[in-house]
Amino acid sequence: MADYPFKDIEAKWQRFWEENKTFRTPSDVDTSKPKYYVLDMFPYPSGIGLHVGHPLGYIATDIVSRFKRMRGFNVLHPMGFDSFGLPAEQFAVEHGVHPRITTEKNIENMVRQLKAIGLSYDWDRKLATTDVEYYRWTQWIFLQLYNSYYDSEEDRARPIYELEAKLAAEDPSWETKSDAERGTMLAEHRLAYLAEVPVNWCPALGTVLANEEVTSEGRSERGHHPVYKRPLRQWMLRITAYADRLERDLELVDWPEPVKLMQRNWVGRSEGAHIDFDIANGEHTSGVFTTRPDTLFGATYMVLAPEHPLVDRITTEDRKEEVLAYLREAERRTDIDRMADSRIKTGVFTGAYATNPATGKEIPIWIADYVLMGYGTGAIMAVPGQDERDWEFAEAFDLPIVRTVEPPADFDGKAYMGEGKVINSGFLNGLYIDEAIQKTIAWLEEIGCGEGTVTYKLRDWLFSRQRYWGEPFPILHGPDGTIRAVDAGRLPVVLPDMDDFRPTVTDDPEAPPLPPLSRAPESWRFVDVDGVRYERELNTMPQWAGSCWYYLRFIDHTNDLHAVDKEREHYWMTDHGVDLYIGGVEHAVLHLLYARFWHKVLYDLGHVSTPEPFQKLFVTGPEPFGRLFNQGYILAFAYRDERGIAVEATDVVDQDGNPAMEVQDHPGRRFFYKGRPVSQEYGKMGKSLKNAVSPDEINGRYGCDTLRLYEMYMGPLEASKPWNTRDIIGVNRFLRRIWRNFTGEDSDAIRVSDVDPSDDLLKALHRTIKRVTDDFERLSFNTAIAALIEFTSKLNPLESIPRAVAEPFVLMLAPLAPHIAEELWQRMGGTESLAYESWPVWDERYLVQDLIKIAVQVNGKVRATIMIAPDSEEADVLSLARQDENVARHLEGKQLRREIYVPGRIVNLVAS
RNA sequence: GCCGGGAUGGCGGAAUUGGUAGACGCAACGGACUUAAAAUCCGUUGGGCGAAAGCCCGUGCGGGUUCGAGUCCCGCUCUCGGUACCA
Repeated sequence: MADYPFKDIEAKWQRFWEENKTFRTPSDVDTSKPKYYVLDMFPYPSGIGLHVGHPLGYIATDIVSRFKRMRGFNVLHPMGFDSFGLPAEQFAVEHGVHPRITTEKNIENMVRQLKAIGLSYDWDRKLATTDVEYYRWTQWIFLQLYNSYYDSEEDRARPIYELEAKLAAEDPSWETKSDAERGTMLAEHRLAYLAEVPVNWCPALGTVLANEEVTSEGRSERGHHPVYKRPLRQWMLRITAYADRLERDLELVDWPEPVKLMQRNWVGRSEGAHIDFDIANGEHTSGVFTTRPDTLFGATYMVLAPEHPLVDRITTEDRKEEVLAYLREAERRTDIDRMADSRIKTGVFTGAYATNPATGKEIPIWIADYVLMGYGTGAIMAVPGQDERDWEFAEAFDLPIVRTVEPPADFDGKAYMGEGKVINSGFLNGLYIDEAIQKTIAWLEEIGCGEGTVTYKLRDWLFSRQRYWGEPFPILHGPDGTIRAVDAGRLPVVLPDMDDFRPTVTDDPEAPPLPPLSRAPESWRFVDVDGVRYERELNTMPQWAGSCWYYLRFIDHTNDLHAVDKEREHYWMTDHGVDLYIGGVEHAVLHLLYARFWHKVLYDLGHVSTPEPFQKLFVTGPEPFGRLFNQGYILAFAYRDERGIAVEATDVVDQDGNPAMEVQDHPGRRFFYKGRPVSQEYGKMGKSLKNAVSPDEINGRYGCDTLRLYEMYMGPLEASKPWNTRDIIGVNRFLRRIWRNFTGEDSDAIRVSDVDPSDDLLKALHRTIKRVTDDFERLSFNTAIAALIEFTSKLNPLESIPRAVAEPFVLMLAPLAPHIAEELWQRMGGTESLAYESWPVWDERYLVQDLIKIAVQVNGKVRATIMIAPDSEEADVLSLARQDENVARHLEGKQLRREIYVPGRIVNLVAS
């Protein structure tokens, strides 16, 4: 018998789709039809190619795209590449080839691999962040940020010239200021600004990194190199202005709760009070932030962060030497050191005193690195009685401790953070904490010594990198230190071609950063504008920049007048933004937070979704992604030798010589690699564990329809689950069975006939349509496939398949296994692709059953099942239930207390 | 430490609102076809007792709510993520 010729079929249909541009979404779609925008998270074009874990999400979005097309939606389903940035550049550096070349090659290879699994992208819209025509608009968005400020009264971004006009009108001294002074004033409000900030400097990568790119061990996420804190003048984006909205607007989106929570934690909103402390009898003041103003009476000392500006000014002569020594030590300590002895408190006394406004007492001011300059005001009031860290510090340095909350009688700990009544606190005594907080804030505001306030953990976004492979900033530096933005009309600022693009790397944490662009030809570096010679900004943007807005460019990828056309943007982004966005949780915080931030800025400035004059018609929301779905990881067994080094999993065998891949989940196996014993473990599939399986390999052996089905059949999309090559045979058998059922012995024929299907078969069909449709809607592909497999078993015994059943079946199969479905469709007489055929609809009439089986329980235990008509009267059902032999036996000699009948579901007879 | 997810047969998993736990697939075992193997088809398969009818136990552990709990509540264990002196 001829076997299922998957190679021919898959090659044929992939060629067909490509030649006919089957999945092209025209620029001018019929906008009377509903739209559906399905997006995958932007991949970076890796040099080593895909393994079977990568396409998991792509297959899922592809199924949804194909399903939605058949349901009459205009579907936008594009793919592109996040090709700037560290990984692409490191790959190029390691291979000694220009990143432009490696990037192009890697993209080409990745596109080939994606096409080979039959993904229905509109490849005409393919883009890469490294395309000049793309990053031109990334630079344009940067200018939007640079040229706007956050109006906290209107709670939105506005053009900077409006602030300029406002200052000119309101500030009488504006007239008298120089251009440079005005520039400085405006810079303090721009959403993109230069600032000298303590940054994460990674000498081994030759660049600074965002906090987010530094691991909790104080190393670079890429390459795991040590990172040092250093003050450097850098570009920053004022994301903190949006902290509140980034948190609040999470309510608008349908995202997994844990992802929302991670974003909330990252923004880190906390309510409390700002309290001013007089220092040295009113010579200075320092504000502190606290979430527990109620404990003010227990503030027995104050602590400043080592970088705090007041440190210099308040330290007394006799303490200077010791303080300086501590500051130097703190500066030298990397985050790694701080991790190592994280719980041991260090600090030094400044010799200065502050006045506790509640008690009027003098309290000593200390410096300690457990207080961070980047949070709150960089200074705290220390309340050891109610704070563990302060308690530890107070114990270490023998500072006074006053409890201001009465701990329970059996409390034997140190600092007490729980509920209780306030003590030792004057006018607050006897109150509960919540009341005391309110009363303290009211009192502070009354005496003008503080106020209720909100603080966020979120910091401004460090936006420059000393790297070659990124978007150049559209910024010019004048000889007098002034900054000038490149005119939007003069974009793009093209990244100059350079033979030597390597970063200047060093082991010396003190070495100054030298961006590769400082070696660019003078013709690029210097620009004359209005007779002034400017030097270009030499830093480049981080990788996040390009991925912040690509979903907008896909909508209108060839527009050379705008980043995206308003009408098109309006159509595709209306209501929910991107309708479905699938990707890994690793992007739950950073990418999504950054993209939301940019989107909100563009929204405020009116570049996305013009607000309509009528509230009700105000359709497009300020959030880019409506529904987010996190896919799980693909896991696989991995093997290590005695030295703990991972070995190629494919070459491992068990004690009987069976390949490990076949028997790895069997008990009692010992494994060997080249005759030497290895240990088994289990982890994320990838290069480092040497347990990657290539999709090319599976495609060659079983075909990509099988690969697609297997990846979806493994389990729920969001769960992490083990890859088991052995299990693939199951879905492959399913496809082969379909092939045989439809073609019979002669694989050129088709066994579809025009006979009427039996009632039984129709009922099974309609039940399957309902199951598959519902399962697709909730992205439950594993159960949809199970439903189709069950249905296929009904076709096995048939001489021929009635057309009325064959057609809907093939259509349901199409999103999952499109190649075989297209082939069968054509053989059944289809003249073109089935991609836009209507999705089958179930008929409720076929779902009602004459008789249903329900369980009969006695005291909650199933004792029988009975067949009843679904609309039977309760009394009839109960009587039928009682008559059952086994039920009667269990009721014998007992008193029937209660009879429960849940219609169509269950009977429970309670007896004792 | 804190926050979040998860735990169901030998394995992957199903059970959508509290209603017959284990759908579907893999593996295993038995059988059919075959000279043989592959492929295919049929059957069995949570554990225990029983000749059978049937009975007992069973969704990480211990309690609880309910006529009824994998599902809800309380207390744990393990595991995977996130985060880490955030005042």
